[in-house]
Amino acid sequence: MNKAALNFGSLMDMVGVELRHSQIAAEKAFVSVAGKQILPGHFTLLMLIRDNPGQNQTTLANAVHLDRSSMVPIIDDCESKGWLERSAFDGDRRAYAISLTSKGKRLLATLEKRVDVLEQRIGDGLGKENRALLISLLRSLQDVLSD
Amino acid sequence: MNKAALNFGSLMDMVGVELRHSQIAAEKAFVSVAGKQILPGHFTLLMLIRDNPGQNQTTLANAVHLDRSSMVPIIDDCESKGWLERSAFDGDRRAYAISLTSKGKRLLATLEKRVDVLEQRIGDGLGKENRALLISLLRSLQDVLSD
DNA sequence: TATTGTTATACTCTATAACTATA
DNA sequence: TATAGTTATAGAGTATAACAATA
Repeated sequence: MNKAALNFGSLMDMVGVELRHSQIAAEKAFVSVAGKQILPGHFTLLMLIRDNPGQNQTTLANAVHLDRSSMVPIIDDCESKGWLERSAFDGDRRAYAISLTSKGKRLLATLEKRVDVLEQRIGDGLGKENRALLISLLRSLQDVLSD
Repeated sequence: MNKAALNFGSLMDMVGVELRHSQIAAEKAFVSVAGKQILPGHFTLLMLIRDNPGQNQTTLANAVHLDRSSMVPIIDDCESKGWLERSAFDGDRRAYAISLTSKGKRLLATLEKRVDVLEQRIGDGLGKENRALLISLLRSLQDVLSD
């Protein structure tokens, strides 16, 4: 096995490195509760659409830091699965208003319950206050890095 | 512009979502200080190799959560750039012992200084204790998620 | 002129499976 | 038989540039 217990010393004092490893672990955990039917990023998008129905694709793309051209196959995929729909956008015939179908809402409700369990496990593991603290620190980090 | 101030409410209470957004921001920040000569993941790998010279490719791959076949083109790339070298692995002729060249060490030293500046900016923005706290919370998170 | 959605295209990153040479 | 490195291959996921329709 060559279980040679590597030295991670230098790596362990860098926010960027721990962020990367945490994200890999979080994505694996998401897949383990959500299955392969949906990607973490698509789940986030569906939540965003549910909370902001009727937005156009470009607005949604910007919100999740994607190019609007990258949004097209994602919306296509979710639409073909019956989770969302493109409707006429009031006052601009170039755009579509994106919203969840009832099937999409049902899926999201199911997934959210499972993700809640995961978040709760995180809360149990870290302590509830620490989980909140982590979220708050991550948001501050984004502020610092976006300067 | 349609600066419609989207509602991010549900998204902002999930560790996974903030993790994803933080990581996107951190990668952009890394690129802005390191340039396009090296990827964040390759930088991490070089540090790991410097701190653990002589390990084989499979051990390194496992340490950074990659398949050993995915490690091949990465090692190839870093080798062709003169940053590391494959040497005979003592006692196993199937394996290579990976180590940094002096060129690799120089590059890493330069990059580390710039990344230190970045980490310091994070420390200034969050407060030094909070930066340490963030790292510690991220590590605990990885423990929780790896059960 | 500028913007929305789209297409065509290409590039990066990764995994799976099968091969080879050793063990 | 099992393991280290490699290859061939395929699949995500993303961006850039250019286009038609509309603003």
